[in-house]
Amino acid sequence: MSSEELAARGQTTAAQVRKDLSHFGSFGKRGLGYPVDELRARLRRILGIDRTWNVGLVGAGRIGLALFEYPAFRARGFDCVAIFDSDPEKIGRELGGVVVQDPSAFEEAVRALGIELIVLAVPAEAAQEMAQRGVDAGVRGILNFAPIRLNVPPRVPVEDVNLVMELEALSFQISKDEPDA
Amino acid sequence: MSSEELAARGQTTAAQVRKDLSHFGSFGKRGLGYPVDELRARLRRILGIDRTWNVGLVGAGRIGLALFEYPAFRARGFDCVAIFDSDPEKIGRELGGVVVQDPSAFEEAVRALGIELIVLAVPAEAAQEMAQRGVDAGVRGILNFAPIRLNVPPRVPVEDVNLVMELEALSFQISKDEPDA
DNA sequence: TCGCGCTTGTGAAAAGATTCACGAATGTAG
DNA sequence: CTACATTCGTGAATCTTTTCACAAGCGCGA
Repeated sequence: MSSEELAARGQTTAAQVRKDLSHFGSFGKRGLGYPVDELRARLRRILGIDRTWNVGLVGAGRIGLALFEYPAFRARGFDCVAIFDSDPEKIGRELGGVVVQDPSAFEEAVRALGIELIVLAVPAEAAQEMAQRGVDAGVRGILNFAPIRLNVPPRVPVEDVNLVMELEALSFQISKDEPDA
Repeated sequence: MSSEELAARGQTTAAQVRKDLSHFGSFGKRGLGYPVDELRARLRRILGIDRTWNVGLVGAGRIGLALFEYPAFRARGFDCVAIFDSDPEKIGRELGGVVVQDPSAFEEAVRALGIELIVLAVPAEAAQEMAQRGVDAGVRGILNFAPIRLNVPPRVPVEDVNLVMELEALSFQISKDEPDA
């Protein structure tokens, strides 16, 4: 498959595809394009998704559970192996083979299960504390739904998801075209 | 409040804050900084969030409902006024004062309720069709959770949310530091 | 009123990202 | 074996974003 075709699929340009790939090595064959299977395998390796990641879900509220039950997660190699919530109502309940645990069991579970990524889906007030505890217990990356900026060491990447901001971005793009409303 | 302080809070630099704000006008006072209340009011206006937006939720699965019940939405001016789902089990059920409707009622509801934004939380197969129907019915922006690139006219902004990709981004950032694992 | 300590707004410089354009490979067909 | 049609990888050119740096403005206190 040529860079031209890859570009069309990825909503970008052929030059961009080639430049981006060149940062990680030389993947293609001149005159031929890129061998799809091999390219995919090498990209998976570069992205670190050529393996399974054990994920811990912190916060079994609506958003947390929605994620947990989202089949695409497991299908893509992100395996949710533990759930934590401070609500006594929820502790002990089983969800898809995983029992909701008290947060006091957090550190122990991280170590015992080899949890490297956590999904933080707790109220803003609890997010920083759980992030810190995660980092101390050995967590290596955080997907954060709480609308605060987590303070963690730079070696631990954080991806923030703020859905209100996404809607606001839409609002801005719509509004900016109208001089006044 | 000075650009310096705003920068510290927003994880950026003072120069960036000033440059960004200058694109929209002159907000501050030299020697003094920015008047917080006025700045906020003007930014809200620029972002188009100085009003309420009527939002339609398409897809009452886990993710859709999680969003619907997320209180921060309404609190920030995004009011979910209708829910659509094709599952007969769900149609007719009431959720927080809103009844789940059959998708056949979609266009009519968009017009009747003045829905300008939709949240697409349906399987990938159904996403393009509902996007097109939304655009035709007058929707002006789409928050898309389906893992496909929607084909809509450029006047309709789309914000994509792909949580698997967010996890993959973490995976990459963690893996890139280790020569080989 | 004047001088001083701050802070903005903004051109100019620097850094970064994208696009261009072309030499060098590669397979194919004759 | 040669000519040709492709397509990659990549320096150079262009475009964009960020940072720098400083004149001009503001309030305050003497």
